[in-house]
Order: sequence, then C-alpha cells, then structure tokens
Amino acid sequence: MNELAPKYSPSEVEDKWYAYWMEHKLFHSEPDDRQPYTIVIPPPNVTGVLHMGHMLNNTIQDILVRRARMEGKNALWVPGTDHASIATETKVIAKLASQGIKKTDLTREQFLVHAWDWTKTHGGIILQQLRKLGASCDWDRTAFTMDERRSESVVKVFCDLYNKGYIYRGLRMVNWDPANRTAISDDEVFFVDEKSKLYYLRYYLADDDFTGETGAEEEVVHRDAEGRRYAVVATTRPETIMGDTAMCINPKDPKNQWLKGKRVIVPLVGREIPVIEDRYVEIDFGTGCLKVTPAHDKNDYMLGKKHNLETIDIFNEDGTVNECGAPYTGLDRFEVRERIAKDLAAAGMLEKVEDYDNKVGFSERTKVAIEPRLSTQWFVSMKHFAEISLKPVMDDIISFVPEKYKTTYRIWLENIQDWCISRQLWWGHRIPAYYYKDKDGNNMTVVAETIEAAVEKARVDGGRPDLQASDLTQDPDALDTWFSSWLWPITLFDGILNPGNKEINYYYPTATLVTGPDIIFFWVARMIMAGYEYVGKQPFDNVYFTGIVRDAIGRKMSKQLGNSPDPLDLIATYGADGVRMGLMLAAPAGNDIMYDDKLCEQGRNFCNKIWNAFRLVKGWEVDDKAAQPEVAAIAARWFEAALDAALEEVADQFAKFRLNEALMTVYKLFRDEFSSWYLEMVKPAYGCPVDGKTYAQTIAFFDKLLRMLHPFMPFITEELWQHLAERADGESIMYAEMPKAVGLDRSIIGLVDLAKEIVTGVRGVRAQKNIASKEVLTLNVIGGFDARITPVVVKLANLDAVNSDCAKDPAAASFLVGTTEYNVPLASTIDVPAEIARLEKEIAYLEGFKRTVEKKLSNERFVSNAPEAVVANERNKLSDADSKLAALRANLAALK
RNA sequence: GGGCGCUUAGCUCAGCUGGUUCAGAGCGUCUGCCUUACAAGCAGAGGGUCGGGGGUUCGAAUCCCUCAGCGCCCACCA
Repeated sequence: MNELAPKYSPSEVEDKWYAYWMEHKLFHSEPDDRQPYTIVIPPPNVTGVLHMGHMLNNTIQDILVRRARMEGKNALWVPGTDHASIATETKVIAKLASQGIKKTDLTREQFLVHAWDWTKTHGGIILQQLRKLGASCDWDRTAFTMDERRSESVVKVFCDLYNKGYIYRGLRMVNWDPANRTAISDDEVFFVDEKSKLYYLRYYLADDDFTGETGAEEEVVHRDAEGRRYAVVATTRPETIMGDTAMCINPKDPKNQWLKGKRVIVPLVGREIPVIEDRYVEIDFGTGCLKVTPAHDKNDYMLGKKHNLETIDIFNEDGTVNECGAPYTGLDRFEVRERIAKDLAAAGMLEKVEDYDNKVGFSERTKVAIEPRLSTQWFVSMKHFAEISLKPVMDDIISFVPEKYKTTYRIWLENIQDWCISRQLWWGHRIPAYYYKDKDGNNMTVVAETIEAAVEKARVDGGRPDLQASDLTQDPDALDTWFSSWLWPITLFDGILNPGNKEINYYYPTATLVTGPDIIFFWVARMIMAGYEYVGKQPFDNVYFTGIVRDAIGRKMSKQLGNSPDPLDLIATYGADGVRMGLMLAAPAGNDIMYDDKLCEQGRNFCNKIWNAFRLVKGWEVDDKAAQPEVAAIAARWFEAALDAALEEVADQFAKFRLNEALMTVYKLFRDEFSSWYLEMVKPAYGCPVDGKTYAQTIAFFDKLLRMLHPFMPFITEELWQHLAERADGESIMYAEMPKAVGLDRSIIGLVDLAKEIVTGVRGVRAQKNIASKEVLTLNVIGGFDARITPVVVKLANLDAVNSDCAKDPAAASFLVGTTEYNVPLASTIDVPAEIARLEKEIAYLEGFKRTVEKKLSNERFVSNAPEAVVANERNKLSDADSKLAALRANLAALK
C-alpha cells in the first residue's frame, strides 16, 4: 500500500530539487514592487574550501532568505568571492615554490598570470559546495571582488577619497611580514605568548676617566674587573643592537642618575650613543635602562622622533640583516640573535640571560613573526569615517545581534587609528598613484582612475606638456583586501560607478548581514563607513553575529587539530537538511557552538520522523462518505489552535533572531504535538479508512508544517510538499506563503492539555503495573469530568469508558491530575505495601509544601505588602494542597 | 593594564523589567516495549537550590556588593 521507503534518503532528493530550483530560476530576483529583502554573502576567499564556519553562517543566511521569500518579499541573496590578496598570494607563492619558481624571478605580469590561473582553477569551489547545502543564492549575480565592476569601483573610490583629502601617504612604523614582504594592518597581527629570553647587555661608558664617583651612587654603578663603568640594558632582541641610536632612562630613576648626560658604547658595534631621558621608560623593568632602536620598534620610533635620533635600519625586506648590520649581513634575524648572544658572551658583554614570558606578534596569514619596520605606506584618515559610522549603530538604525557588540564597536571607533591600505603585494587592486618628475625635476605624485587621466593631469601639474605614459611610474603596491570588501554591499548593485541606479535604490540598504564578530572592525565597521559616505544610508539594517564553531570539547576547529569534519562528508552522511538542523539547534546568536555529530544525527532523525509521518498520512485510505469521529473533530480544533500559537511564537523568535529557538518550536510542534498527539488522535483503526474531512484537515496541517519547516530544511520539505498535492511544473514550496498566526481562541489547548495529562497518567499506571497497552482499561474519575475530552482520553489511553463522580476504590491504581483523583480498577491485586509507601511519600512532600505556603501566609508583612493577586495565589496553593492531602490520606486509610 | 561577557540538570543552553510558564528545554541516562508511520522509533521515569559569601526586599536564579573560576576583545614594559 505504501510505495515510500521506511527511511528517508536525502541523497535521492537533494540534487533533484536543487536542479529544479535552478532550472526554474527560483533564486533569481529582479527589482519589482514587492518589498525587498536583501542579503549579501560575506564573500569567502576565492580559493577557500567550505568549513564548518561557512556552513553555520550560510545556513543562517539561507534560513532568513527563504523565510522572507515565503513571506512574500522579493528576496535576494547575492553570492560572490573575495580575492583575499594576502591569503591567495601566499598560496600562489607556495605553489610556485613547489615547482621551484621564486616570486622574485618573475615579473609582476608573469606572477599575475599564475595568480589568475590559480584563481580560475581553485576559485569558486566553495560556491559549488554551497549548493550542496541548499543555499538559495541568485547565482546569476555571482561577483568577485576583483572582477571588472568591482575593480573599477575600488579605483574610483580611492581617487575620490584622495581628492577629498582622506587618503595620504606617509612614513610609518608598520607591521612588516618578512615572508610576504608586505606591511599588514594591526588587525592582521595576532599575539602569541612565547617563552623567550631576556638578555642583559653591558653598555660601557664612553670616555670613562676611571675616576668615577664615590659615595651613595657607587652601589648602583656597575664596574668590571678593571674598574670600567657600564650600564646594563635588558632586551629580548639583542640582534637589533646594530640599530641602537640611544639609551634611554627615566629621569626620575634614582639608580640611573649617574648616567645622565653621559654617552655609552653599543657592545660589539663600538658605536657611541647618547643617554637620553624619557618618562616612557619603566623604572622597575629590567635595569631601567632601555636601548632605543628607532627603526625596529614602535615605541622606540616614537622616542626617536621626540628626541631627534638617527634611524638605522638593519634589516632587509625578508628579515635578513643588511649592510648596516655588519658583520651579520645576510643572516636571518633569528639566526643573528643566537650568534650575537654567543659573540656578546665571548666578548664579556653579556651579564646574564633570564627566561622571559613575552608576547610576540605574528602575521595572521603567514604565521611569521612580525618585524616592526619603517616604510612609506598609504593611509586612510579615519576621523571623518569614525564620525559618520558611530551614531547609526548606537541609535539602532543598524541593530547588532547580540547587542553587546555595540560596546565593542563604539570603543574601537573612539580609539581608531588611521587605516594602512597599501600592501606590498601584486595580487590585488593596484594603487592608482603614479610618480613622475616635474619640469624642475621634483618628485611628483598624481592619482587618477586611468593612466591616460594621470598623464593629462601630470602634464598640467608638472608643467610638462610633453609628458608620456612611459614617463609615469605606477605605485607598485596593491590595496588591502578590505578596501574592496568595504564597498561590497554597494558595488554588488553598481552603486559606485552608477550611483542612484534602479538596483541600488531597490536592494540597498540590505536587510541583514550575517557574519562573525572577528571581522567587526575589518569589515562590518568599514562597510558602515562606506555606506554612509557613498550611498548616504546604512548598508544593512541588522547585523547578526554568529559564534565560532567549536568541537564537542570546546576547541576551535582547525586544520592542525584535525577536529573539523568535512562539511560535504557530513551532508553525505546526514543529508543537508540534517546537517542544517544539527548546526542550528546548537547556535544561539552570538554564542559559540559546540559542534557534535550527534546534533546532525538528531537532524537526520527528525527528517526521518517527518518522512514517516508523511508515509502514515499518505497511506490512509479515504472514505469521503464516512462521518468524522468526534475525537478527530476535537483533535483538529485543538491542533489548529496549537499551530496558531506556535506560529506566533516562531514569528517572535525570528524577530529576535533566535533562530535556534524558532527551530526548536517547530521541531516540538511537529514531533510532539502533531506526531505524538494529533496523529494518534485521528489515526483510523487498522485496516479502516479515514473520513474525508479528517484527511483534508490533516493534509492542510501537514502543508502548513512543511512551510514552517522549509526555511530550515529546504529539501525534504520540497520533496514532501510536491507529494502532498498536484503541483504544476515550476511550482515550489519556496514560494508557498508562510502561514501566519491569526489569533485563534486557544482555550481548547488547556482542555486538551488536561486530556494529555490524564492519558499520561493512565500510561504511567500501565508502565508501573506492567500492563500491556493492548489491554483495555476503565477510568473512574473521583469528581467531575469534561465530557468533551472523553473521546480523546478513551482512544489514546485505550479505555472502554470514563466514568465521572465515582467513589474511591482503594484497590484501584490511582493518580492525581491537578486536584482531581483518577482510579484505574485493575484485575490483578495491587501491591499494597508499595502503594502505601508511594502514598506516604507523596503526602510527606505535600505536607512540606503546605508548610512553606503557610509560613508565607502567616507572615503579616507578606500579606500586607505583596500584591493581592500574589497573596490570593498562595491561598489557592494552600487549599489545593489541602484537598490533595485529603484525597491521599483517604486512600491511605482505606489501604490500611 | 583597560573593556565586555559568562558560571542554572551528566552535556549544550533558555529563563525579558524580582512573585502561577520558576526551577525549564533539547540531548544524554535509566526502565519497559520490534504496539500494522517511524528502533534514525514509542511509552514511562529519575536528575539541579541556580559558582561561593554578603546585602536590599514581605519575597532573589532574577537587583546591589564581594570573592573565585572561565572566555573573548583591545593595548603591549624593552
């Protein structure tokens, strides 16, 4: 009778429906007169592969988009990828290296050919993978941060900001990544606690006349065996001594007063440097003497500027020592550290070495220790942008979920640093700045969108009408990746090159951005800045920050640990719907999620539950002439109300972005209310047909449930929805209307809840007494009973009758619901001592409960201060307890 | 060093402005069932005094203080 398999098999339906959706262009959106609902994907790295973080993030986006679509909005989810300049360039360099090719052997053009090759071969894999997840992206709009429109937009914005005076070029101490030979921003540096060494070095006094002072000072002055005086400097980086241009003490440091105004000699190097004074130096750290190396430390650079010190850069771009660092020229910085420590020791210049816990900055991309380095870079001045982007978030024009990130955002903006946007990379948008010499031979810079425009401008500015393109040298640097991604919500709708066009006017501001809190500064904040600067409006109304996906024991998922499952394997095992559900069940907004395969298992099991409920209903034979049994009529009225209540709850949870709770609500509605109660109530007896009315109602409920489930579980719901009724080709649950709560009278829910409790009570008796569910029992109510629920109780508890206003039967099994007692007369004799024990336990509990209530009520301050309703409630509790106690004591007495 | 957040059942978490949704959910556990949709299932049961201490209040998981532990972000004393 049933042609459907007893188990749901996702692999058979998922690809089929995804192809169907694609074929009928169901993800595609064009502006129309409906309300738009736009999401732009946080573009994954073009050469990236899908990991669990993407799974979570994109599942959430898909849920939001699918729900909006079903709510009748014009929903659009725009996919795309990010060129990820550092990450990609690093990968390309590694690949070339494996072929024995060095980047330095290639021209820029040659390298870019390789990079594009790589991008085309490995690029977009991740977008293919997203389809497996069921992502309903409008693939016709797939974009890339380095495609033509996006690239032109970036250049235009750069020029615009330059012309507005927000972009400048300047000398800065930057975080230098010696592996990729580029500057990176502060945000791309991560600090690691390292066990390092603190080296104590001797800096001898220059021109020491050996006389020295005597008295109090003497005890703090260091002297060697020959009486020569020296200062001791503690440093973690002895290899930088070749760049020392001063020693610094705190002017208030009593123990170093004797060094004031002196000059000291850099060990090994032999160069003389002055002793300067600055309060920056911590008196209590090390010896209170600081070596100052302006070229290789941020703070030293600051000191150097303040005290007009010379700057000696001893490193090459790759972190090896240059000519200034002779005799270590050509060696790597870490090698030099080892060597120099030995040489210092040999020269008697090393006082001691201590273990030291240090924090060292590393490049997020190459995992190489950062080298602070002075270089000329391009910057965006952030003051203006901080000003325009703070208020909209604080005023909830853009709402952050969870809200706590507002504070993070505000503090960052209030302390914002200028944004270093140049990267010494080839893969990326090349900076549209050109250098040339004017008629007087001065170095000039021109910024323009094209070389032609640059030439034209340079001819005027430089007073050289003869100037040719070949006379201009373009800046070799590329722009920071985020300089293109901050425009993403705008450039996807061509809002930079073609402002005010139909699409940008329609789709922008987008509805919700779904991303991780780790890029709140890199990306979220900057998109807000660009949004206000270039469109004059917020780029999105909501930002939903997801958590980090961790493993079951709380570790971050990572390749090194090997604790990250392959999402595609998971989909193969549990089905896309199962995995989606598994992730969502554990993902409250902003909380990290502890991922466990068990969650996917639960998702898969739920799919199976839905599948089998469907098999049951579709397997029924329908008799249109049969009358609807009373129990089914009640069941339908009840479930309609329960559904209505759930719809209201789900809507509220969506409004608060509590998607996990919304899913749980639907899950319980389907599994508990619909499957365990409703279907059991209306299920016809074996071999009997179901009446037409009940069948139609059940199908209608099923239809609504599938719609509610669809945003979470798109595949199985589409499959079953298509089976539910005749559908025209191209029809899809994707566009079926999302049911809405209509505020039905829900009083019946309470009534059926009572029925459920009674049924549970009878089942409890069965379990306790080991009575088979097949055995028909009778229920006697000691008191009144609402006859409306009799059919439900009779059917689900398998009774022959429910009798009301019965007398107590001490020999029967009994249970209480509320204050009413129910008896189930049993054929077999009951276990008297066990029953007595059970009753005594219950009585003891109730007596204790009663005492606490009485105590409360006898407290005069409670009675006089608490609201009337609260006091009345306590009185009710007391009388309930009394009547329950009376019933139980009567039973107990009868047994004895 | 500065900031934010967390601590509720074995696990993961809800509990908004203090009092009938106040001690909850899911998962796990235990018991009994292969009951003709589903063992990827059904039915039933047990389990926490809400991190410790103090305070405010008639009343505190909820508000305040404090201690302890954990997490994250920012800064970086060489």
